[in-house]
Amino acid sequence: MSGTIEISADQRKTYHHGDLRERLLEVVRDLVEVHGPEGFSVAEAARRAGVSTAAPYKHFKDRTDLLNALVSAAMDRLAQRMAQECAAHPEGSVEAVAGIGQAYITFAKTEPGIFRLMFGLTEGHEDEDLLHAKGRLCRSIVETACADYLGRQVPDQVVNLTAYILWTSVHGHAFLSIDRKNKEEIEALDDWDFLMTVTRGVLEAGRG
Amino acid sequence: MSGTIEISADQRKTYHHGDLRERLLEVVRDLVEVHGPEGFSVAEAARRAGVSTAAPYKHFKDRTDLLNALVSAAMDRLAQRMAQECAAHPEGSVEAVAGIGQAYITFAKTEPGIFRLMFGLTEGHEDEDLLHAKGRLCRSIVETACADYLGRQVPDQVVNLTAYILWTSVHGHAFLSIDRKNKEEIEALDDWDFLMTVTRGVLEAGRG
DNA sequence: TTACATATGTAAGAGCCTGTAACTTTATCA
DNA sequence: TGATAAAGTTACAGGCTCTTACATATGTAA
Repeated sequence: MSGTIEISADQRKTYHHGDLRERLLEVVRDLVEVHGPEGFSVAEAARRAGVSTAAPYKHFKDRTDLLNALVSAAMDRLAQRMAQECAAHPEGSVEAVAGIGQAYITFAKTEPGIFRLMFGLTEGHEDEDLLHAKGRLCRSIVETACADYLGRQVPDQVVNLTAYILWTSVHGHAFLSIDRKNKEEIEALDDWDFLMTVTRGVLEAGRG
Repeated sequence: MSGTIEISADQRKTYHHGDLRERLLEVVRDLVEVHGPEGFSVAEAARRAGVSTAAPYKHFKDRTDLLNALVSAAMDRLAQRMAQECAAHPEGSVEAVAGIGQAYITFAKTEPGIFRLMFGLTEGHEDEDLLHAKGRLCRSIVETACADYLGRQVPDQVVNLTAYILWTSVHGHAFLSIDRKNKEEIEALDDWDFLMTVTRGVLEAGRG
């Protein structure tokens, strides 16, 4: 990602960068993955984008605002992948539900820095409502797939609980995997096996 | 916790603090809970402990070293509570297993800042082995309880998978709860109900 | 085309933080 | 008692966040 060579301020032909906002988001995305969620700095991002350290503040209120924008975009990306992966399997199948989890886990493993950010951001709650809205979007994808499997006559409450239990397990597995807190388990455990086992079990119980 | 009034450097009777290392850990524990895992500073902790901002570096190599010590102690605390709560129920019962999860979730909700730290620390991997060892301790508690329920003739592999699935779900629920990413669900869902439902289901499947 | 408002850069700096160096005070132990 | 180590202190280098004042483009309306 973003293999472009940066043009520093004095080499740049135009006074204005042209697309600094988007460029900063790209750069920060890289930085977060390389140096961890808290290991990046606005100043470093500015340097890599070839602008002064004050320039980012023309586009983002503060550091947190920048991270919020990053997280917001990531949420959209995640929701899109979940929907895609779900649609890749027959409607109402166990695989369709497990596929959503697979997208979630793949996302976490591919972009652990941002994933951590998405679910660990405690400061700057101003955009919390927006993020909750995006979280709801993710959840609705799971709930729909569960409802497709369980059948429409099953009460919403059961569908929602089923979806939530699946979410907790997938979320937990994702986090434990990137934290490598599950060292021993992970070596012997394939993600898809794990997902199918859990999904089948929980869906069965939901139909109970 | 730690309601003592701090004595600043010039008011202090003795040149030496006496118990700075422990005092810093207490203070940082408070700070982490109040300002979030990344919202604390070594300098602020030193000020609250009534010493100069350089003093902490006589006891901890750097900021990360301090946090590692905090996390290490927290891991011990968590393991202790898990074992306690497990022992409060009949050996081999579903409640004994669910109790472990309850301790985990209660810990997360009571000390969300440290909990986040425990499972989100990416920097300073030097103590990673130590932390893994403590993680293993926690895991063994769950595995033992699962084995007690499932019976000793069940293969280790099944016991471990069962324990791991339970862990993912409890871990996921804990995180989603403190992140309040599960806004709607949490309002309608009692932790113990959740735990018993999940535990019963997963243990049944494991016995299946 | 010109003129003004607005957007987007830069430079400089205040204030906070981390971590180090050199010095001081206290405790310990031979 | 006197040497040494442990645990404080002050001072400071260098980095970061964010603000202020200023500079330069861009768009729009007369």
